Amino acid sequence: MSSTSPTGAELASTFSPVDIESRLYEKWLSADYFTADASSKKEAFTIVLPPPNVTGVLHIGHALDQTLQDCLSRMKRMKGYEVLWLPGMDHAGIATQNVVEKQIGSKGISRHDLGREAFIKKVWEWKAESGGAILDQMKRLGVSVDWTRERFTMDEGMSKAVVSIFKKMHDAGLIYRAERIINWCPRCLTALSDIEVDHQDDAGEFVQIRYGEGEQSIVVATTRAETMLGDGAVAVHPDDPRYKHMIGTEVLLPLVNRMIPIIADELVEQDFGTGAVKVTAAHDPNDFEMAMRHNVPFVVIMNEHGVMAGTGTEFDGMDRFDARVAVVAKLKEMGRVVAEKRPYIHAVGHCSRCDTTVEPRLSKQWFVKVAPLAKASADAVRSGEVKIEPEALSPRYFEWVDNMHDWCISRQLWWGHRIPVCYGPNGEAKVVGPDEVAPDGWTQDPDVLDTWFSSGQWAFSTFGWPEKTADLAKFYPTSVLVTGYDILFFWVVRMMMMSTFAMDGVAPFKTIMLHGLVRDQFGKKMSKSRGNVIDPIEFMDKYGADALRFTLARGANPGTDQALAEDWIGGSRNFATKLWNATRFAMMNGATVAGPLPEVASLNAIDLWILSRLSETLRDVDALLEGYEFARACETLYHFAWDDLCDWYLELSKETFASENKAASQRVLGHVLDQLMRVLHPVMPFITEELWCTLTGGQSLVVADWPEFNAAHIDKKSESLVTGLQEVVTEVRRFRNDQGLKPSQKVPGRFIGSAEIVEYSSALRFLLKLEDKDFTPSATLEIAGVKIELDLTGSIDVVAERARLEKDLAAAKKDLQTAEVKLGNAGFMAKAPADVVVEIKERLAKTSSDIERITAALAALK
RNA sequence: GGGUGCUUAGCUCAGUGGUAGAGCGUCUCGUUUACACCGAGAAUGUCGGGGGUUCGAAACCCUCAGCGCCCA
Repeated sequence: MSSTSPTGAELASTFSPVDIESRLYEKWLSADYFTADASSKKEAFTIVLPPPNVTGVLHIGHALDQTLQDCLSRMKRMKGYEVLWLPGMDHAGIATQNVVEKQIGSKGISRHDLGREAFIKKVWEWKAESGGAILDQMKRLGVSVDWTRERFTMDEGMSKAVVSIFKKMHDAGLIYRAERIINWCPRCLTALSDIEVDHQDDAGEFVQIRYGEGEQSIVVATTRAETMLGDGAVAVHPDDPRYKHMIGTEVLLPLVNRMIPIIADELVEQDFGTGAVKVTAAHDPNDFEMAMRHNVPFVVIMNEHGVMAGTGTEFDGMDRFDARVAVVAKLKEMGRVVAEKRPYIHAVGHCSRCDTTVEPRLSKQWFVKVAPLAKASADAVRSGEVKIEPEALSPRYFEWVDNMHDWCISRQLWWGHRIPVCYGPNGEAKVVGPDEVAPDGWTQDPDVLDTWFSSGQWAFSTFGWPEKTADLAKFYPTSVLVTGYDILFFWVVRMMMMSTFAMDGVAPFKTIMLHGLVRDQFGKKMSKSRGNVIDPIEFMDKYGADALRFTLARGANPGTDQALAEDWIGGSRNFATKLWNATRFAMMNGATVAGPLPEVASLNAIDLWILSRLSETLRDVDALLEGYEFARACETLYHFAWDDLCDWYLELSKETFASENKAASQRVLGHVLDQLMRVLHPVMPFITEELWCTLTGGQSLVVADWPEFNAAHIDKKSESLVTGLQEVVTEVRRFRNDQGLKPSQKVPGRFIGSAEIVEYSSALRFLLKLEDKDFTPSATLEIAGVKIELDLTGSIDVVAERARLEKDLAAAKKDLQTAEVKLGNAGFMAKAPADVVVEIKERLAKTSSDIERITAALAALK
């Protein structure tokens, strides 16, 4: 037998993913299938790829994110949309600078040795050599992105857009410069935004210190004792009876011997610590706010390295952590330490790039005034202009946009978009727009912009903004943003704000589709230290890209994390193999797509049934994918392909394919596989392409039509008939098994009763290994209105058969009782919907007759 | 502390009012010519505890317990 296609192509006897994947990806690229056409008349479907860091390698989270986007892109392309999936990378300010600093550091060179220009040149060189490795890894996954439109957040166009938007926002009063407390990394020597700070529970200390003397003393509690050197006040709650009398008086600040006031502020929690808190205006964001309200002076006690400076005490020159120990020791010596708790576990901010403990620092920085932008972003979702999927995650979005702090956008780095502001000789500042030049003698701000300031423009600058390009007109706003809920807060919200501002109020996406995180097989977070990180490349090598994709999509329930284990991917590989073999088998048996489908009236019930199941599957899968229900879509496809098609249709049809009367079934099977490959293609693009092209001789599934379900094929009659056949097969198999018959052992048997089932006797005999010959029955089964007589050559295992029947009887009795109780319940009869009552009555009838039949069978066994 | 989830078979998870499901794992049988990356059969659940609403609750409400995430 051969598995030759219309084109003469053949399928290898075993499926080997690596043999087809790169070849097919090259084929798609050279056919230009992924290149979008802005002048197309087709409706646009646009996705911008969340740009991975230029320093990044493909991790399993990218694989999930991109699989889902590719599913949507491929489905929409097949549906006839003009699809643009735009790829690119983020320049990732701190991360990239750190990588290159480390690289030159290994040669003993610091960036300061090189100087700014030379260092930036080095970074570009690094990018050219080693940056963007992730893009090639993405190709392994099969992403259908438009590579001709690849962007980088530091490319020329994006740079121009960044300057334009900075000026536009500044002119609108949305950008300002101010002295504020910001998160400062004393190692990276830069400001960090809130989202670049990771909070960890650290073992610190909690020390209560007495300020002042005698009557005029008060005890404050702190986890950062060294900052007391910069205290400007002590704050208590205005209603606190313990301290009410002291408000407005002063106490002596030890060590620095300064008198500081006791102030009252509602924000002080009476129950926390002693109810009195120290106010260190220049080194704590909350204290800063309080100090602004009460005119408390700002006393800076540390330099940018986190070293004590300018306190005029013996602690100057000490590192902040050494100073903490020394200050506590000294206070202890003075008898001022009232209580200590150590270790005291509390959340401490760490630099997300280098893990150094973040130091709140008073510093002059550029800020975005977010209130009006955040409100517009919130309104866009509240009004329904932008939908969040799943809807259940929208409270998290609102929680963020409704309570957003102004955004510090300046970074004391070299790698990034330099702030387009120049300072004059007298300190005057001027924003220098894209086509402007700074006046002579003015110097540009040395700082760069937060990376998110440019990636926040990813949804519109990538289309050529501020020019009025054809791409912008065609592809903005984008159709859907697919990303993990973990970056909802920083990236998604920032894109919402900046796009809505730049694009005259039009939000950047119609839908924000949020997926969860990929975790290990026990649901634990993947991390290097746990050693449970799954490498997508490794698993693609081992099981194929389709297997990885199918596994990830199958696990992607809306908005929830998914566990992933190697076994699951192996299971998906098995599924791919199953598809391969089923197609091979179909082709050996002459499955074809040539010519029209036979008239429904001419088909046997098994062909009608598989067409019906196919249509239902196509209908359901389409709705599920459109609703971003990837997991359920995959589940539906898996069970249709494996259970309905392979386990039942192919098995029930083997007799037909061996007969003369097979032409109609060959055409039906060809059709089912053709349609199945189309609907599976978005999730498993490689294997479906290979199988479909071989089977049909078609050019490519990438540009094939999406399969439409055919309502006329839905046929409940054939479905119930096949359900009956399945019951007969399953029950006889169970009987055979219980009787200890080997699966291959032939047994004489015949079917009596229901004409429509008996019509399929030869198919049933084939599946059940029953012989068609004369015999005297030694066992009789009754299933689905059919009597099955078997010859077990004289004796059957009565004990096993009795056990089986008694088990069935017990189950039937239980069902009967449940039904009787319901029907005997006046409330149920009065209030339950009619169709439910009918259903229960039918169940009652069925279980009653089952009990009768089983009881009789048991009696006959004696 | 504020917000927000979760608790269903050994594991990971579906299941938004009408007889509890899937994948993997487990056990038994099998060299049935598409497939052992397979086939057939089987076992396994007081749906976290308690209370309530309802004719009917895994699902809705209240409460308790445990776990998680985000923010402070």
